[in-house]
Amino acid sequence: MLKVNIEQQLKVIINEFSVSKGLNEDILFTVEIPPKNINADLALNAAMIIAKKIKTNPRIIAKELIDIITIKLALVIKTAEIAGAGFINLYFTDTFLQKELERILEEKDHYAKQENFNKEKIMVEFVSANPTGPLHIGHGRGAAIGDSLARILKHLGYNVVKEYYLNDVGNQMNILGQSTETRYKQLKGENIPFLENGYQGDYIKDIAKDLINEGKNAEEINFKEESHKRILETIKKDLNLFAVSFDSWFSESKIAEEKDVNGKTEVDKVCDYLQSKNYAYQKDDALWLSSTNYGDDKDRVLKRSDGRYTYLASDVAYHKNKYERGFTKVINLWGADHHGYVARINAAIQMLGQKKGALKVILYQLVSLVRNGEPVAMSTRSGEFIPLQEVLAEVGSDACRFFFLLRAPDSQLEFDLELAKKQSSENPVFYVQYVNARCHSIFKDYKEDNNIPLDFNLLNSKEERDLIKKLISFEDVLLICDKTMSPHHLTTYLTETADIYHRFYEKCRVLGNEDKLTKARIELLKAVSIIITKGLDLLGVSSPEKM
RNA sequence: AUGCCCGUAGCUCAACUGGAUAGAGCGCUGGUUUCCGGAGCCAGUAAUUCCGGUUCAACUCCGGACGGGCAUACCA
Repeated sequence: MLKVNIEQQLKVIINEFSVSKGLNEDILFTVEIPPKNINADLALNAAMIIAKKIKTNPRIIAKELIDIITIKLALVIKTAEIAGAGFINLYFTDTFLQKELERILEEKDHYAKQENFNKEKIMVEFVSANPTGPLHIGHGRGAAIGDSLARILKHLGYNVVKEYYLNDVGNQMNILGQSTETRYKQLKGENIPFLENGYQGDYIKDIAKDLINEGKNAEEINFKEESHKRILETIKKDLNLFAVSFDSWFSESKIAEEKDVNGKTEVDKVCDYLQSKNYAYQKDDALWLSSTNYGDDKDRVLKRSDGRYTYLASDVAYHKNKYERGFTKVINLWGADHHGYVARINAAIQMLGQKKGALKVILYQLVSLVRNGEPVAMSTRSGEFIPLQEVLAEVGSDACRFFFLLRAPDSQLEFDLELAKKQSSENPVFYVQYVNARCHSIFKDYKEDNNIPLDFNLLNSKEERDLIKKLISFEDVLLICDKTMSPHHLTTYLTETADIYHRFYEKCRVLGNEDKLTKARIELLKAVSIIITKGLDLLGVSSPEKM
């Protein structure tokens, strides 16, 4: 609550002020936590904006604003001063900082929940890998980002559902079944060639081996079903290892195979609807979506001339279903290789009557795998891919998640497997986890005495003030993650907090002081532990008390 | 060829979506008075690919050049 609350109060003051200057428009000012080299708690740029509009010297405006702010916000703002080109630097009162610190200690892991949020129903759909092979490292990035973003939104107070869309119908599933069947027969000694476009990964052979070991004959095996079932189990196991959970698994068969009383599937119905509204048309015996009218480069096929639906058709039906379930905001995480797909699905949801903003596609750039400087291909069809599981076994889930969440989704990520291994002892995740371990190590040696009064006024050194300020900006950081749809700001924040904490730790001894000071610092450490633990939890990373 | 994303320190990435003297980690150099965990701390080193434009203010927006990735199916 460093700035969100203050922003509201300043808005009233500044708008009043601008009206008094003859302006009748909203001033779009910002309140910011200044860069490290600036010794201020908050910075306000309103004076520069107003000055420009009424063509005056910003420093004069700033002077006038300062007079008003210091009077009206006396409880929060101790002093304010002009800086640089016309910034107003604000300094908090100690009471304000202490009150916020108390809030952390009272609210504990509920801190930063937004009570006034409207509980908007949000769906985050991610991973959604086809059940034709184990998850690979690219899925891992999507999983880490999607899961953490969902955790953050949930914590802030949104009504969030995490969903995995399962493409379990269609030709890929047939090929999967045939691949397993062929491997099964080959292992049984039949001299038959493997499918040209079959799945070549070793996991197919493993499934075939298992089936043989279970002593079943080819005739009594449904290869498609067995393969699907077993691969899905592997996927769920990997996700579990990666601390990723889903609230909902949505099967494509529900919209592509289940029929209503009239013998129509959801896909049939949505295509009928689009055609009835002239959003889709027949050409060359195929059904086309007029996506060009809504910003796409060209129209797309919904139903092929041979009568089979495209992937797009079921995806349109699937999105219709999402909105029918009451979600007002739908977030999809896609690998950047699907970016060409955004325009057509955006077109489709608008045809279904949704606003453009009702769908937010987060494209995360692909992970390029490198091993000893050599690029590694990772197609699931060639069999040359690095399973997520393998990386988890090498570097661990905590380090892997933290690593993925250190970067913004739209920056490309080079993942060198050798480097990842090397980093296992130097990874920044340990730096952050170490904070909590140090706190708990002190708690262990501290004997609480309720007769000693708690006095936060004693926390007045620069290190203590810096630490408190950082802790109470947790809420702002989560709101930035919400606004930018990216959890990486939280990762950065935790690293910075750890940095400030370790500096505090060097300068300010906790145990063995005068009792009152020790008590105040212990309470500060409790707040540190709360924020670090909660922050790591939102990233899906553990925070052990001992390491 | 066209479209989308990216280009920041030797390496991997930040910079609160237009704010002040561009921050971290790793690496490298030097230091750290027997004490709460040295997985730490302190000091030093080093960067916005290039050229224009927009404005009080540009890593951020616009135009162009160069470089990297991805995508351009009646594939899933």
